Amino acid sequence: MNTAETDNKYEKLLNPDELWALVDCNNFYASCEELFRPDLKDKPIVVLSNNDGCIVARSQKAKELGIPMGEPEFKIRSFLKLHNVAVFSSNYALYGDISTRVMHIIDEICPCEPYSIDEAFCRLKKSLAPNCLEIAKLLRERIQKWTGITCSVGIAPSKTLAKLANHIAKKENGIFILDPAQENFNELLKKIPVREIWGVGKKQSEKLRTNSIRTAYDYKSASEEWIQKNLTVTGLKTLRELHGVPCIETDFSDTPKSLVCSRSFGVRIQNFAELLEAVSSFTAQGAERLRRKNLLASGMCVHIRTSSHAQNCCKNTANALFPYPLCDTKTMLPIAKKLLEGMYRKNHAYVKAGIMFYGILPARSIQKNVFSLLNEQEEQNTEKLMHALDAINKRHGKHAIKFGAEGLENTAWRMKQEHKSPYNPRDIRNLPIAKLS
DNA sequence: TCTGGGGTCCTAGGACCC
DNA sequence: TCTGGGGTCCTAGGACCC
Repeated sequence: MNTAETDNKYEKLLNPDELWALVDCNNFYASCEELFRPDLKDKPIVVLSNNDGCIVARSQKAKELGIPMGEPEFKIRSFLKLHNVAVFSSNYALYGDISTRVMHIIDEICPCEPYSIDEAFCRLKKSLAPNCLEIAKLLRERIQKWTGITCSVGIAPSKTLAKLANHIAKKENGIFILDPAQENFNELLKKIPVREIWGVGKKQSEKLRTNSIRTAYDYKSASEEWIQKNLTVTGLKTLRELHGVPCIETDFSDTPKSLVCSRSFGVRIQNFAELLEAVSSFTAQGAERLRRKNLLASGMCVHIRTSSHAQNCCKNTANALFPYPLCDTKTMLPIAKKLLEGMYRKNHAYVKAGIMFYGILPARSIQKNVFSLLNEQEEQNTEKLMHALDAINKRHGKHAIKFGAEGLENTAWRMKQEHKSPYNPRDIRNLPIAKLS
């Protein structure tokens, strides 16, 4: 099939009613830190992953220094020092709060579907197309003015193209509209490496390259059969989206399919008691998140592993279905312990552990079942206990009260956070002070 | 010496059934 | 003695996203 035929085929499928705008905050974590440290404006800033492991965000100046995303901090420590780079441990309470504010602003202008902490898709009626540019300008200006965060806006008929439009916007003046009908559409796609396409990762881009598919235009021109055979149905959806045909649904439901709580340790652990403390603590944190979101889990999985950089990396997981969907820590802790006992091996240096809840359901969808009716009084007591526990922790701070199995605050396995900014936007004492002269 | 965490989706392969 | 094949369900693992 030649390109002209392909284009015609997709033209028929075009959804005439909708456009997508992708709003993406620039250098989000680094920009959040900068809000509270105006002295760092236009300076290189990096934010580290949990445990102060890798670089997960960089300010524009840090990017210009050539600091790569995902680089382990210890490898470039002296470089960071030499160039006076401001280093922060991640402060998710801060980023989450700023994110909520940004999402509210977007939602007031047009209905928004948050996609990640720093991105949201907005559905625009195509009848608004003549005003797209105005809407994009308003989004950018208001977010900048009300939060201090700079964002980019990409607009196109499919989410994949909106992502590419955003990619171009970041290099232009912050706004770009990508329309398959525009004359230079193919020329624009020819400039974008295949790796920049949403859904094409490292492995797939290598595979594509060995088959001479190097740019977004090459991908768009490939045959459906070849793409589906080599990149599965997900790749096929991407192909159609590149032609402007929306086929990727994003799941915005409030009920996730799974919920994970896991951490790398500050030090290696061999001792069962310490490992159990960590797993119990993750179970308690996960259960608290379930209760906060009014969810129940049908089962859980515990995983532990030794270093993946060592020669004999050892990974273990163990699953258990709960007797009925639940969210109370008290019932979960003995289950987690039993799962861990079945996997733990002496003399292994464990570096990471975690738990995952699956089969998640909204609490209101569950009727009292046979099991819980048998112990109604006990169940009510547990519910009261969990409610009291959450209330105390909400009022007096995280970990104000907890289960003995979770261990003490200062145990060695807790993660390193040596560069954490002290800012909590909900605490008035943290607000920057403006001085008028 | 030191390399994140929380998600989703898809596929292959094994177990099981008839 | 000779011992099939197709469907379904589950799970582990890979790839991808931010």
